[in-house]
Amino acid sequence: MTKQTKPTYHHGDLRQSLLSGAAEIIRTEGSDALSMRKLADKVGVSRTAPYHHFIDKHALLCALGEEGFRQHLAVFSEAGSDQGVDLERDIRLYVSRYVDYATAHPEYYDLMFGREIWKSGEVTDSLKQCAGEAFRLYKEQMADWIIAAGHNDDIPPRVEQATWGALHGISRLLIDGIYTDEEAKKEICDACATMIINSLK
Amino acid sequence: MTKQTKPTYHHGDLRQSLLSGAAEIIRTEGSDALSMRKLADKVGVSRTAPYHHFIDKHALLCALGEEGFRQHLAVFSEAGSDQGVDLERDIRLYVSRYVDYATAHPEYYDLMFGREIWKSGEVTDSLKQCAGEAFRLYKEQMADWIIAAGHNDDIPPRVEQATWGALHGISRLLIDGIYTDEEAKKEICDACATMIINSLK
DNA sequence: GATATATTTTGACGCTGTCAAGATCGCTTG
DNA sequence: CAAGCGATCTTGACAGCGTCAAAATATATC
Repeated sequence: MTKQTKPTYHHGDLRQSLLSGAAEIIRTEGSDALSMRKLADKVGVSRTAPYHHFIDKHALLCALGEEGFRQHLAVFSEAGSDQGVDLERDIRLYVSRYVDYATAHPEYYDLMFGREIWKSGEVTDSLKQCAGEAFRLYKEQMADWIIAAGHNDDIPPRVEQATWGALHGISRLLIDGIYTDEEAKKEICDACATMIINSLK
Repeated sequence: MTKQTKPTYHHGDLRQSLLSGAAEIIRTEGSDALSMRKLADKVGVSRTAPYHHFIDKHALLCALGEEGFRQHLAVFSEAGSDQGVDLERDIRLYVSRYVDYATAHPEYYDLMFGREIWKSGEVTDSLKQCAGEAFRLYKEQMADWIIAAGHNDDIPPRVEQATWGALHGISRLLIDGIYTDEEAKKEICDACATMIINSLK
């Protein structure tokens, strides 16, 4: 209805249709089931039409990854309101939210951080920027926590990378099916949160 | 020369040849470049011959993953000798060794722990067992550390999963090209080690 | 030496990503 | 309003993929 972006002439807004069509295929059939041809077919267009909007499949996947980052950001910006009362509680909540997003949307998490997307620097500049922004926000969050934790001298450099590594690793082990004990998730998140809390004091 | 497993009749030991051929392709061209057809060709056999030794490509990848686990185990069993003097030093060393193996053999690490292999429980029983064994050993290692750290009451459950998550996450972020600053690796490992050390006291 | 079994090959199918060339549409300009 | 032009889309084609089915071959067993 409303065409906010460049109108595409023949189809209406093919680029957008492709993105939402792809999202639906991934949601319902998993990202293995996503092929350019099937997608084109679903949207009602010829096999090669998508290539006028995404230079290749990888570029389309990156664009989907960007949507993942937007959802990911939303999780924490909505959550910002109930922060600040109890530091320890805030951190535990943050960890849960991070891991919960990843496990609730594994396909998207994979598009955001998967090897497929990032290996050998094939990632889109645009997606790289999203990831950079996400990490920047996490660093700010940690800085706030450090302040809230009171005076502290000997926090090692790169704690942000290490703690994010923990969040990421736990998420991956869960969504990739290496940690299969669903009931353990809560405890693992709690143990991770404890680690982060211990890093601040 | 020595055929310890079932001898294969026509080729000599096709199964073994396939594994080492695949390993070479992956080492030299990356795992994207590995296809069953190319592998068969390299080994000098028809396209479908490999299917009598591995039910499908996935099974072959799992078998390669097992080799990765053997290498991975070797890293820590060789390292066992110089342990026990200084706990903190031991842990820092362990973390470095873990991450160093992953970054030195990213393709193998991916075969051991990658989503491609594990998702939706498609993994071979045999590989699952290797992974289970590796985690069991890590748990033992942590138990030793906890003892060495002296009396301790309130270590949360699932610390092993959380700390391994950190090792895994940092490794993945490095090998997938999300953390690109190679110089930061040492500092990140150090920060991770500090986290683990803090978890013990 | 015959039979059974393990191993390998040939042929085929449907799928994939994407390139090249041509057709069509809709806006811009004379 | 017609001409032209660039953006958009289609058709056709290519090489590659995993893997199934059936036939051929080699080895082991009796």
